[in-house]
Amino acid sequence: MSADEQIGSAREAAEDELVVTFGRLLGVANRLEFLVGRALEQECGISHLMYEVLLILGRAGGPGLAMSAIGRAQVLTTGGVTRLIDRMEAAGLVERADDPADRRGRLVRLTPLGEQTAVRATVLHRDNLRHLLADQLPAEHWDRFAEDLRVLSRAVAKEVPRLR
Amino acid sequence: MSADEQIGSAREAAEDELVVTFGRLLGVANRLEFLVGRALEQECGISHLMYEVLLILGRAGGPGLAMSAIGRAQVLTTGGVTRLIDRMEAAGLVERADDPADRRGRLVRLTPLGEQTAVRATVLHRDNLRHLLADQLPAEHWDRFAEDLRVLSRAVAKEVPRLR
DNA sequence: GAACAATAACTGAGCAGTCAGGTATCTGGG
DNA sequence: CCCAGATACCTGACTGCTCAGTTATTGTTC
Repeated sequence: MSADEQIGSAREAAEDELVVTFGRLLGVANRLEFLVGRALEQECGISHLMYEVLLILGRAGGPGLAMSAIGRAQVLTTGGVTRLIDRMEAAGLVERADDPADRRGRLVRLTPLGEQTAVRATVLHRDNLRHLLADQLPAEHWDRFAEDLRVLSRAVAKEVPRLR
Repeated sequence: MSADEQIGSAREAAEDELVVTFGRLLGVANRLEFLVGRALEQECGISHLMYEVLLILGRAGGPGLAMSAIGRAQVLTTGGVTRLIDRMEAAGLVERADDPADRRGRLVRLTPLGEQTAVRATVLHRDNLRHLLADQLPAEHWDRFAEDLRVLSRAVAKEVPRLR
C-alpha cells in the first residue's frame, strides 16, 4: 500500500474501483470536450454541442428533426433546445419549419451553410481526435474500447428520462 | 449498408469511427453524470462536482488543498473554483484557512460534516454505479476498459492548460 | 363531439460556470 | 535591495443552461 492510500474514513470509502473508473471517465470526457470544443470554437465558430446537433441533423436529412428529438439525443430540457436552436438559427446554420403533421411542432434542418460547416468541422474534429488519441492505445484496444462503449451507451440511454 | 447510412455530404463526413466513438464517450459521460448527479442531489444535497471535490479533499487530508489545485483537478477557472468553494463553505462542507506558506493562498479542507457527507455520498454513489453499470459488461471487459481509460486519462490531462 | 389529460414548443427568473480585470503577494535578475 | 513579471485568489458582467409556468394543439374517453 503506497503512501497516498493510507486509511482514512473518507479516503477508504472513496477507493472503490468503479467509483474511481467513473471519475476518470468523466474527467477524460470533460477534458476532451474542452480541447476539441476550444478548437471548434476558434476554427468554426461553433460549440461542441452545436457540432453534435449539426451531425444528427445531417444524419437525419429529409424534412428535418423535431425539437424534442434533439433534446433526447443530447441531454437537454425543452427550454435548452429552444435557445440552442435560436442561436444556431441566428448563426444561419439551421432553419425551423412548421411540421405539417403536427401543428404544435417545428422541424429543424440544416441550411447549406450548416451542412458546409458540419463538413468543415468534422475534418478539423477528426484530425484533432486522431492527434490527441490515436497513438495512445493500440488499434485492437480501440476496437474493444469502442465496442464496450457502444454497449454501455445503449444501456445508459434507457435509464435517462425525457427532460421537460 | 443500412438505410440510415446512405451517402450525403455531411453524413459521410461524420461517419468516422473515432468521431462516433468520441460522441458516444461524451454521451455516456453526460447521461451517467445526469443520473448519479440527480441521486446525489436528492439524497445528499450536493452536485456531482461537489462530490468530486469532497473526494479529492478527503484524499489530500492534512492541512488542505489550494484553490488552484482544485481548479486543475476538475477543469475549472479560478473564478469558478472561488464560487464553488463559496457554496460548499456556505453548506458547511469545507472551510478555508490562510496558507501559512503563501499569504496569497487559501487552503481548503473538509469539515467533519464534509467528511461525513463524502462517506455517505460514496456509499450511495457506489451502489448507483453498480446498479447502472456492473451487469452491462463482463468483469474482464471492465478491467480492460478501466486500464485503457487510465492510459487515456494520463495522456489527455497533459494537453489541458491551466485555466485562469 | 365535448371535456380532460398529455404533448410540443416557448418564456421569465434563477443559477453555475466563463471571461476579463483587479489587488495582494511572491520570486528572480540586475 | 528593488522592481518587473508571475502567481493566487476574488469580483462584475455575461452566457447557457435548468426550472416552472404558459399557450396551442393533439389524443382519449365517455
